[in-house]
Amino acid sequence: MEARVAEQATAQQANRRRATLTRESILEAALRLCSPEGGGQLTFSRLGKELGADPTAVYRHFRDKDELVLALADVTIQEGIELARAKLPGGPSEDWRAWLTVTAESVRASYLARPALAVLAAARTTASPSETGSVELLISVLHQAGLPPIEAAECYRSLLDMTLAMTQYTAAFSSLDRSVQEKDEAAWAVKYGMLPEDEFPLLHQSAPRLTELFRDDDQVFRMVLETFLDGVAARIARAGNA
Amino acid sequence: MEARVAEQATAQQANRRRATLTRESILEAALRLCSPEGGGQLTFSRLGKELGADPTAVYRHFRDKDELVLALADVTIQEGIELARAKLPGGPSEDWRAWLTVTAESVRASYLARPALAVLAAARTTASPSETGSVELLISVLHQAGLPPIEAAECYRSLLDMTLAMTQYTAAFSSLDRSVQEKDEAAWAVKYGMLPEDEFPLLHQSAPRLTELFRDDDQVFRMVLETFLDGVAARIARAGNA
DNA sequence: CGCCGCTGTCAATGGCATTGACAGGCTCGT
DNA sequence: ACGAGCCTGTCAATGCCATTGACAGCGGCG
Repeated sequence: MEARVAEQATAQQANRRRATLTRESILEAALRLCSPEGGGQLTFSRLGKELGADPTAVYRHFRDKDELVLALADVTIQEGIELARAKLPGGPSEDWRAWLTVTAESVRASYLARPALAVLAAARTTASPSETGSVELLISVLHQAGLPPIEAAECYRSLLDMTLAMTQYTAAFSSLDRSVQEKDEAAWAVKYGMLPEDEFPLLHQSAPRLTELFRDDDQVFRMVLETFLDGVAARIARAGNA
Repeated sequence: MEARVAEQATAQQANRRRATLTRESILEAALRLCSPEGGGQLTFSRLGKELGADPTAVYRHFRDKDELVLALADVTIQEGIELARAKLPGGPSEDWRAWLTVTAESVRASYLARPALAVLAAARTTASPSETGSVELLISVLHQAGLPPIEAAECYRSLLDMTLAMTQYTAAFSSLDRSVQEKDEAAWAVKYGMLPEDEFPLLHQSAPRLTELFRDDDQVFRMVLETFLDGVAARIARAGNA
């Protein structure tokens, strides 16, 4: 198998009549397509063009698009985990908050580098074995912080889902047509610019901040994350007192 | 205009050669299609069949699918707000927590009654004037609870985005093919059933709880919401002390 | 040496949103 | 009451999409 793959890779270099695909080359090309620079759209025909092969050749390596997407999600998640590991101190430190923050933001960043993939994959369960270690680690960080095991697991699950959901949400908006985005934004700005102060005093006052947040999904995510973590802190304190 | 609509509605009853559409009848039919009972898929051809008219007739009333989806989102949001109002005491009470909980869950429920719509619309900004009052109300509840206006607005925005994101996330999964869902679930169960206890002690211990949560997105949402609100409570306390 | 399986190619299918040409009927101004 | 013109439904066609089945070359294995 190893030898075959190498051989095929060589054949690919030589510009033969038939393109020669591998699982890896396909994944690479697909990831490229998912990024904004790569067009931000994953379709078989684009993928074929990118690979210099017939679009349907991909079906020899992945049963259908779903399987391809799942594989892409897998490498993206792994990438996110590695990103987090690189930014984090070696062992499970006592700073649970930094751990959760960095992990969540790394996974998010990894997905947001390929919005098209985030839209397609975020709601799917990868269940890849590669992440299991990280999950145990994360839960143990929460456990050491003072949460009982089950509650730590619940907390991990909440954080993960929240992060993936917000990421997909952002990606969905950012992979809309520019024109649509601008339409939405214009409508929003008009609406918040014209609020009568006497009828909506608070809204009128915070309108500038709200329009600022409209442009900046990352800021909103960070706020949600911070508030969520404040809640976790409160739970830890409560568990400690009990 | 009023008279015309009534007239057309009558003509619709009588099974004439030409179906007669109105904005309202289209919205109704589309909402039906978005619900699980209605098939859970919104396409022009289905919509045409549902209305007994040519699919392209819809274009006379909505410029494109996006405009239709936005309109559907609008009625869904309004429905959610009304749902919340029905469950809530009259004025802005002192119980900010109940307000936020009920509002978030009502909007979520309203969307989840039409998963197909949630997938399509949750990331879009409606900017409908109908909700403005509710937003002001929500912010004022947070303000009265002790948050400064800007922070109250940020908090509202965070909660809204989090809720919509989690809702879209759930809807995306629930509108997958049964077969795919079951595949995911099976993979998950296998993975968590076979964890070696010595390598993943915490994960092994909380596996049952985690598999339980897999099936129950609503429970996860409630957990996220609770934790988030705990965080808000901490902020309110902090603001009070300052 | 010949068979078979792996993998790329090609043509076709069916679903989708969207468009433009057409046509009937209604309203409104005269 | 009549005709112009718009409103709105219909039809045919376009182009993108995922997926399938038939076919063909290449390479390895018996």
